[in-house]
This record gives sequence, structure tokens and C-alpha cells, in this order.
Amino acid sequence: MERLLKSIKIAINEKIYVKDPESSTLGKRIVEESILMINEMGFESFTFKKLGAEIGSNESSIYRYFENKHKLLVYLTSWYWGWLEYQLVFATNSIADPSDRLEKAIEIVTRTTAKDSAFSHINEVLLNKIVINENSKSFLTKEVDSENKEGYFVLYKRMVSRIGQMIKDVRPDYPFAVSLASTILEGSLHQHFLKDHFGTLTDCRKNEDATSYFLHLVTTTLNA
Amino acid sequence: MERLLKSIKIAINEKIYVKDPESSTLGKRIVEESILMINEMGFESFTFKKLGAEIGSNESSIYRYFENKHKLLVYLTSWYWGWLEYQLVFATNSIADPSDRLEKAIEIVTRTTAKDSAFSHINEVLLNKIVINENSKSFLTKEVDSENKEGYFVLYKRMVSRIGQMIKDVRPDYPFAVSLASTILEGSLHQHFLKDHFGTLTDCRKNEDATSYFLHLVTTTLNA
DNA sequence: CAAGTAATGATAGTAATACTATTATATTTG
DNA sequence: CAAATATAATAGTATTACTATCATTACTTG
Repeated sequence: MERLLKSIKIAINEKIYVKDPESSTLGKRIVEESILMINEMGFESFTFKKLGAEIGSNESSIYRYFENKHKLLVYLTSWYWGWLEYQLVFATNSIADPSDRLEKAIEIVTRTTAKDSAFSHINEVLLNKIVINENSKSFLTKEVDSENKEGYFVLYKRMVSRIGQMIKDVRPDYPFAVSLASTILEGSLHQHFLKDHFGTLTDCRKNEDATSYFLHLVTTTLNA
Repeated sequence: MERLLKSIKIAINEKIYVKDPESSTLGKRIVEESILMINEMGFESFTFKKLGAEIGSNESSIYRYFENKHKLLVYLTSWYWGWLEYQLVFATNSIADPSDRLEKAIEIVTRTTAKDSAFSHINEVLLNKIVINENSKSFLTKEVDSENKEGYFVLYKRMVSRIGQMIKDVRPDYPFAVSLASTILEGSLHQHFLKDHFGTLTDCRKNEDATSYFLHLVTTTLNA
């Protein structure tokens, strides 16, 4: 699995970047270090100038890869959803029973990333944390409709669709399959955030609790 | 009800503002116009300078009410949650049956605000839209823990707690009452956002659909 | 009603952000 | 080795997010 993950490349919409960061050493360093820095200082304080200083490169060079830091965030979150989709498909592909398949899917999307694959320049553990803290900011903007039209969010949308389809496979007559799917994905991020910062607003104390919660929620809802 | 709402004042944590905007005409104009502007141009593009120009007042005068625009956002969202809590308590107070009470509560927190009370300087319809689009940004910051400690989010937390308690009143042995409560509140905002921008990621086409969705979700979960 | 105080406005200034443009220097490749 | 390409260095601009100072207006109170 790890070897396999090393060799795959997550295909990101070309409109998100000016020059593919995967195509050069500098590009990879930009992505690599930006993950560390955004995780460290938060997206608001992060700037291309600081990133340049950190990787011993020039601010203007970074602009040749990404138009601005918002697009870099869209790139990082897209990469994450593409990566997670890969995990999802890989793990559920062979499961024939719809209920078992959905259960596995929920497990995969609600757990936190514990281990860095350590092969690529992308630290998945930290990226997972970034997604928990910053994902909403990628679409809660005035430009969301035009960016959506340009295909900036296809990978995220594909994740929701896949889970929605799995729900339909279990219960074709359930009328809120897609809403439930989006609730699982977004809600899971939210529960993890609450666990870290607003302990009184969640029953999830450990990472696995989020899985139990959503597993229970979905199972009872679909078995009604 | 409308008359009543006019006379009540939502008590906001004093640490959120420098000077209480309710205490002067200028303060009220700041709040009033900021709601229109944030709604119009989005929180990122909104600045105190632009606000000053709009209300024919000086940038520096606005800083005498709010330290920065982030705190203004915290103020606005806090006001909204306080207002919604009032609606919630008012509407559910007299309902003795726990299931009926929870049902009413879900209806109130999942519906969108349709009508401005037209009495105060605060346009609740637009504020509701701002909360859908910008609420997450009030806490998805690096300062969340210190601000939480200062009590910036008490009103939001109280809303979640109240609904959590109502869930417990229906099913005391359900182990995820608080998580379910936070899922309803945050998930509802998210479904409304999806309805407006990512139609394929939700089954909610009309505003009422969100109510149906969460009502069904909660009912089946608690009746299992 | 005069005098004092508080609120607001006007102006100026600063450091940082978010870029763009230009030119110089490496590095790669044919 | 020359040409093309990538990166670095430098400079510059408009805007943001403030802070500080001082002038003006409004409001209160003795």
C-alpha cells in the first residue's frame, strides 16, 4: 500500500496552479514547506514572502507556481481529497456488500491521518490537520461560484458523490443520501476541530470516537 | 413577538468590543452598515476604511468600537446566536413533551431567517446569510483557544448545549447527544451553503428541506 | 450659559501584505 | 557551446491594518 501510494500521482486541476509544482524541485519544496508553515502559523499569517525566506528562495519565484495563497490552499485541500479518495476506493473496491462497504468508507473518512507515508514531499498527517482547520476557507468566499465553474472543487465533490452513492446502494429509497454524505465529510472535520478546541461541544474525546458517532448515526438512520 | 423582540437586548461579552456599539448612534450605524457590506462584498474584501466611507464617518472612529474586523465578525455572529437562542427558548419553553420540544428546536435552528424584524438596526435576514457564509471564520483561527478562554463564543456554545440537553431529555442513554447537537447547528449552515453554491452536494433544494433532513436524521437516530 | 468633558473627525504616518515588472544569473537541453 | 528556460535579486505600487495626534463638535453639569 505504501509503495503503491508512493508511485501514484494525484491529478489536480491545472487551473489551480500556474506551473505544476510536481514538475520541479522548487515546486515540491513550495508545497512541502507551505504545509509545515500553514500548520504552524495558520493560513492568515502565512505569506509567500515568509515561505520564500524559509525555503531560501525568492517570493517572485513562488508566484510562478501559484497566483496567490488562496490557490495554494485550494491545491493543498484538493490534493488531500484526491489522496483520501484513493484510500477510499482502494479499501472499498473489493467489498461487495453495500453495508460493509459504507461502513468501511465511514471509517476511512472520519479517522484522522496518523502516519505520514514518508515517501513523498507531502506530510499527510499535517495536511490532514490543515484540512480540519482551513478547508472551509477554500470555498467560503465570494468567488466560490466562478471557481466552482472552473472545476476547483471537483475532487471534494467526487468524494461526496461517492459516499452518497454508497448510501444509495444501501438504502435506495432514503431521500437524503447526498446531504448525509456531505454531513459525514464536513461534520467529521468539525467534530475533530471541536475535540481539539471546544471539548464541551462534542462527545468525541479520542479520534476513534468520531468514527463511532458517524457509524452509529448512519446505521440507525438507514435501518429505520 | 415582534414587539417583544424589539425591546430585548442581546447581551454580548464586553471583551468583544472596545465600546458598546449599542450605546450610540454611530455604534449602531457601524453594526447596521457592516451587515449590509459584509453580505455584499464578503468578509475578506470588507474593511473599516470602506465602512467609514459608507457611513460618512472616519476609519479611526470605527476603531473606537472594534479593535479589528475579526472582532466585529465575532460580535455579529454572537449577536445572531443570542438572538436565535432567544427564539429557541421562547418557542420551546412551554412545550412539555421532550420529543415535541426537540422537534420545535430543530425547526427553529435549521430554517433560514425569512423576515427582518424591522425594528432594530440589525437586519436578521442578511445576518443569517452572513452566518452561513462567514461563521466558521470566527473560530477557525490560531487564536481560537485564547479567545474561547475569554468567552468570545459563549452564546454559540450555549446554543449547542441547549440542543444537546433537549436530545438527552428525549433519549438519556444516547451517547452522542452533544455531537449530534453540534452537527445539527453546523450542518444546517453547511446544507444551506451547499444549496446556494453546490447543488449537487445536497438534497436540500428549498429552505424547508434542511428541516426535513435533520428532523428525519435526529428522529430515526434517537428512536433506534 | 459657560466651561469642561467626551465623542467624533481629519490628517498623517508606519509596517506589512499582496502583488507586478525588470533585469541578472544560473541551469538545463539540443 | 549556444539557446532556452528557470530561478534570484531588486525595486516598486496600491492596499491593508492599524496607531498617534490634534482639531472640532456635541453634550453635560455646575
